[in-house]
Amino acid sequence: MPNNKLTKSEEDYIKTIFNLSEFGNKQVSTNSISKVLKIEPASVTDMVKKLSLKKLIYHKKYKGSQISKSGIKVALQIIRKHRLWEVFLHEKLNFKWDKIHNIAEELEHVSSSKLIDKLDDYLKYPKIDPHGDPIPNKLGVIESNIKISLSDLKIFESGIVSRIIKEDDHFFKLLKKLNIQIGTKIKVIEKLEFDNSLEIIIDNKK
Amino acid sequence: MPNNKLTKSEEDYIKTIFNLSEFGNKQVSTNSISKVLKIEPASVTDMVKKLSLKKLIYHKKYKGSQISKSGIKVALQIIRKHRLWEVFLHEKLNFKWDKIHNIAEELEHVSSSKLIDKLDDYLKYPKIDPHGDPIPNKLGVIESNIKISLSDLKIFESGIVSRIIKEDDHFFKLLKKLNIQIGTKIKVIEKLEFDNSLEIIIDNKK
DNA sequence: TATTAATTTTAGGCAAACCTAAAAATATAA
DNA sequence: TTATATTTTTAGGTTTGCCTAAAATTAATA
Repeated sequence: MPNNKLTKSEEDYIKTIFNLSEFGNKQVSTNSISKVLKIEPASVTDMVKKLSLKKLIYHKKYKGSQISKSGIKVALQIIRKHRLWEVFLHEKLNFKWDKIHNIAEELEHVSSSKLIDKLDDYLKYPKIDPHGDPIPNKLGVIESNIKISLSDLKIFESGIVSRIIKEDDHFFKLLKKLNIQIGTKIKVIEKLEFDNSLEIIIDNKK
Repeated sequence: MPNNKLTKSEEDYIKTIFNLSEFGNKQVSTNSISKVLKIEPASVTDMVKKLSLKKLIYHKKYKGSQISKSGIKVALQIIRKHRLWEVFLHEKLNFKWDKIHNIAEELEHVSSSKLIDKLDDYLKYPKIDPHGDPIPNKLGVIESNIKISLSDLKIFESGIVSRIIKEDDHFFKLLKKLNIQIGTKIKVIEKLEFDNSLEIIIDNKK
C-alpha cells in the first residue's frame, strides 16, 4: 500500500502522529498535533483528512486520529533515517550531540532508500543514536531494551542516562548547563510533590 | 545581499541559469531554462521575475536573463554542495559514479552551511568530484585547471577523460555501455562533418 | 520587406499547504 | 442539566509554483 512518495509535510505529520500515539496504541488529538508542529488546528484537520484518504491514519470527525499499520511503517522509516543521519553527524562529522537534531530533520526527508541502507552499512549498523534512541532496522524493527524513566526512579535510587527523549533546543541547553549527557550518573535525592520536580545528584556532585 | 533562504525551486533555477550562462558571461533565454528544468516557458517567466526582484539575476523583457554577482555566489554554493555530496556518495558509501547525481540533486538543498563545511573537512577538501568537475571552496573559488573538450581534439590526437560535463541518465548509460569513465584514454580517428559526430578509439580497443 | 515562425509574456486557473473567522460538536462546571 | 468553555471542523482566503491559451514581441524566410 505505500503507493506514492510523500511530501515533506506529510512525512512530518506522520512522524508526529506516530510519536504522539505511543507506538500506535493511542488516539491522537488534532490539538496535540497542532501544538507539536506549530500549525493551526484548522490546517491540521485538512491534512488529517488527506492522510486518512491515503490510509496512513484512521480519522473520525471530532474523535482524533489513529495511525494505521502502513502509517507506522512509514513513520519508522523516517525515524530510521533521522537517527542514522544523527549518528553520521555525530560520529563522522564531529557535531556536538545537541546540534544534530535540526540538521537530521532536513536529511530525513531525502528519499533514496538505497542511500539510507548504504549509510547504515557505512556506520556499521548502529543500534542507538547519539541521544540513546533505538534505530529501527531496514524492516522497521526496533530492538527493544527496557529502560526506566528518570521520574520513575524512587528516592535515593540512581541510574545512568541512556536516552534523552525530549528533542528541543531549550531543553538541550539546560542539559548542557547541568552537564548531563548519555552516560551521566544521576541519583534522586528528593521529590517535590507540588510541581513534580526532582532534586538530583549529577555524577556524585551537587 | 543574500537575504533570505531560497526555496528548492529557486535554487534549481539559479543553478540552471548559472550553468547555461558560461560562468556568468552569457544571457540565458527563457526557453533554454524551460528545456533544462522541464517547466513550461510561461512558468519560467514567472520565476525569472521573482529572481529578478531578489537581484539574483537581471531580466529584461524578451531579452533573456543575466545572472548577477550574488546569483553566481549562490550558484557556486549549491554546486559546491552537490559535488561534495557526490564525493561522499562515491568514496564513502561506494555508490557507482553513474548513480550519484540524482541523490546529490536532493542533498544539495539541505541548508546548513556548517554541515557542508564539516563534510568538506571530513572528505579532506577534495578538488574534483567523481565526474571530474572542480569543487568550489567555502568562498566559492574554483581552482581552475585547463582542460580540452573532446570535440576540440584534432584527428588522431588523444586524451584522458578527466571530466564529464553532461549530467543525464541516458548519457550515463551510453558511457557505461562504451566503458568510458574518468581516466579512460580516448583517441579521435575520424570526424564526420555532417552531424558533428566523432569516431573514437577507447582504451586502444575498437 | 512583408509574411510566417518562434519565442516570450500576460491572463486566468489549479493544487498544496498554510491562514483567520465563525459554526458545530464535545467536554466541563455551576 | 443547563450554561460555559474547549476542541474540532467548515468556509473562504493567501502564497508558491506550476499549468494552458492567447496576445505581444522578436527572429527567420520568401
